[in-house]
Amino acid sequence: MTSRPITIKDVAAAAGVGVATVSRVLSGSGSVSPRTRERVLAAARELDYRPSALGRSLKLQRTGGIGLLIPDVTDPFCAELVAGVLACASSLGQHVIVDASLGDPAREAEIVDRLVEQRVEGIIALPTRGDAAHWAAARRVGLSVAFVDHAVGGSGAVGVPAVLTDDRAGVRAAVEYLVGLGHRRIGFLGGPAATPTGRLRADAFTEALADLSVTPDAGLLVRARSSRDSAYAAAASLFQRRADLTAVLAGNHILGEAAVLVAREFDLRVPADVSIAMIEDVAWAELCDPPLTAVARPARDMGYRACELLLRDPNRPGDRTRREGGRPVMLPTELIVRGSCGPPARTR
Amino acid sequence: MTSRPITIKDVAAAAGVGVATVSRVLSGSGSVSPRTRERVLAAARELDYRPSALGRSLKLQRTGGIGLLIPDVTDPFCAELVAGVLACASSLGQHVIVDASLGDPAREAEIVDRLVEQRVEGIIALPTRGDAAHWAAARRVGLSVAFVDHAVGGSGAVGVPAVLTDDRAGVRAAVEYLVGLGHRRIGFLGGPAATPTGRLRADAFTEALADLSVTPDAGLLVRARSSRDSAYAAAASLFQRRADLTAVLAGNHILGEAAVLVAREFDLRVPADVSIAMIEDVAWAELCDPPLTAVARPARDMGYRACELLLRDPNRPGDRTRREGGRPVMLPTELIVRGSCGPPARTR
DNA sequence: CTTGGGGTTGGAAACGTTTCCAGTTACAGT
DNA sequence: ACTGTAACTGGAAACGTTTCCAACCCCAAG
Repeated sequence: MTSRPITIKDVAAAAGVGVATVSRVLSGSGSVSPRTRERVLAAARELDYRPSALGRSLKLQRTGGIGLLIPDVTDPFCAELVAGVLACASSLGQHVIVDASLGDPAREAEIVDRLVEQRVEGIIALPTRGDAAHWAAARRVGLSVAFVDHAVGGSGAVGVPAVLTDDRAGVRAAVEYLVGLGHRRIGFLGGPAATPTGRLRADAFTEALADLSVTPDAGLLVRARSSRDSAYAAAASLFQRRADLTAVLAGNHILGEAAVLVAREFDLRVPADVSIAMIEDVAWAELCDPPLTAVARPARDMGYRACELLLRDPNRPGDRTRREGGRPVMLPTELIVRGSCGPPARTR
Repeated sequence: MTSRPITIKDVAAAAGVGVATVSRVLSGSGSVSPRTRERVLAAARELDYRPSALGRSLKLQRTGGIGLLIPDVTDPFCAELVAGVLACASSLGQHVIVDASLGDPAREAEIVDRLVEQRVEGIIALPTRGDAAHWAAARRVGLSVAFVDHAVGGSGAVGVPAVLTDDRAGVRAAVEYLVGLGHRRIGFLGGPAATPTGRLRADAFTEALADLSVTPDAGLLVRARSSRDSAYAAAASLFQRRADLTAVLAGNHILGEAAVLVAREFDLRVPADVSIAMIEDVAWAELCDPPLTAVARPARDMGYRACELLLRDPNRPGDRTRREGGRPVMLPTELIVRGSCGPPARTR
């Protein structure tokens, strides 16, 4: 007695009607007499019928599902982002296929391929720095794409809608705050120059200092690769090489973590001996002792907005009014002042 | 010139062969002459053909995709869990539909319904405390289920494979450690009694103390609801009511956070005035000052193992040797000793 | 009594794939 | 040259759904 799954045909037979009628009842379209409707509903309930999204999707040529591609679910920023996407998608009745690129462009391309095969309606991506060929390919086969956090350059990505934050302004706010406290020798711990974010924040740092007429000092800007170890090494080298610095701005939360650990290692009191601030406000910033001043970005909102954007994407099949994404949505950052920054020490 | 999506038929036509042959070439089964294979491959490449998983899944009656249902992606434990599942699924060529129940049984039931419609191969769930009816239903329609973190009671859940951690042993280890340091009045911050985890850890705490012949003191055990506010309130009330306690064990990381914040608020030095430990090792534990002693659970492994378990589930369609999950997989916890615990203060 | 129309209904096609089965070809062995 | 076999190939069915279209019934209007 091996029970096949129940199909619409079984329900039709049980209710003594045609499959078309069952479909009409269940999808609520078309006209059905109350008597029949009742019979069908009863039969469906009786048999515990579950319509298959496969059949439907095949016929309708749309799956009602989106792909979400991020570097790492484990990263607090990404996690918030995912939560935002999930919230929006779920309110729109769509499911979300999530996968992690781990920062590897090849892996990213593979995942995009898989999502294309799955015929998702669109993809939301926090893209790697890899080339944009697979994005172009994805759009060519007709699915919409939205970028988050940063857009990707290259031919394939023109007009892709994007949700960004005003990183430049965020960095500037932090720098202005530190300079306002009296700091002049401010170290910057930057992410890899190869990533858009790493580049942009470092540039913004330099610019902000210049605008405030602080003498530039290339030795105060160090870069790390994206591993924790590299972050720690970078922070250690900065603190060691430049005992004269009075404040440090970390370009992301990994680097912020490194800065805090290294400062502790070197027995520097925060903020008495050195002030620390970072870009990216994560949960532990508040638990640090002292709590860390940080630039917050609205990760959850970004996810939500990106999802909204995607599902109204100009590139969607059937929509001839290709709005082409227009300008990217730019969300504000906010400097959260906590206890980790103070006036510079008279002397070290 | 609106371009329909390319189907296998187009490729067949372009290559001058039948669709069957194209399918054989692309899926690598059956025998095809090298000449034909080459032609088909060329045509497919030429047309940028992407096979549709819909057609395949419909025909094959399997989608190659799993569902992952957790309370909240934003929680560090859940995030690690997701990462583990993603790693395993991706190595097995399956995609993962993720959704968050937010601890709401009704929402959970809805999501399960959606996953059933999507005809996923199976579901990995960190279930809510709600009733198990939808789990029973899901298994009835033939998809496999695996629980993580805790199994769910009730009729529907007998024999569901599960990956758990030895929470009892974890709590015991923490208690033994604290008692070993000389503590006798140890506070416990517990999660909601309604959740399996909340109950189990509190019970384990009481038992462990009893086994060590420490005089029980009901006033030292307080419970919080699952919100941050409630956690903070619980911690504050405990510290305030019982100035005589010398150590606190937090039942989860939210409560640990609350304990740290309240201790700081009350100007208690850690560990000089009060020792703090918690269940669940999260990233910030190491960044606290002092770093927090915590019981680590292998979240990522749990996800990975659950995924493995699921895809070999006895309940899978076509597998007659229903092993019925057998005993749940039980993974060990580990007490990570850091600086937040010390001998009790002579006096307060 | 005939006609027309609106409300219901079911058959069948279509969606894109895989696979069974039968048909074709080529070639080796007699 | 004939047969047998093996390799290759294509048509068609099947998967579960939606929707078009034709058919049907019933009743009111002419």
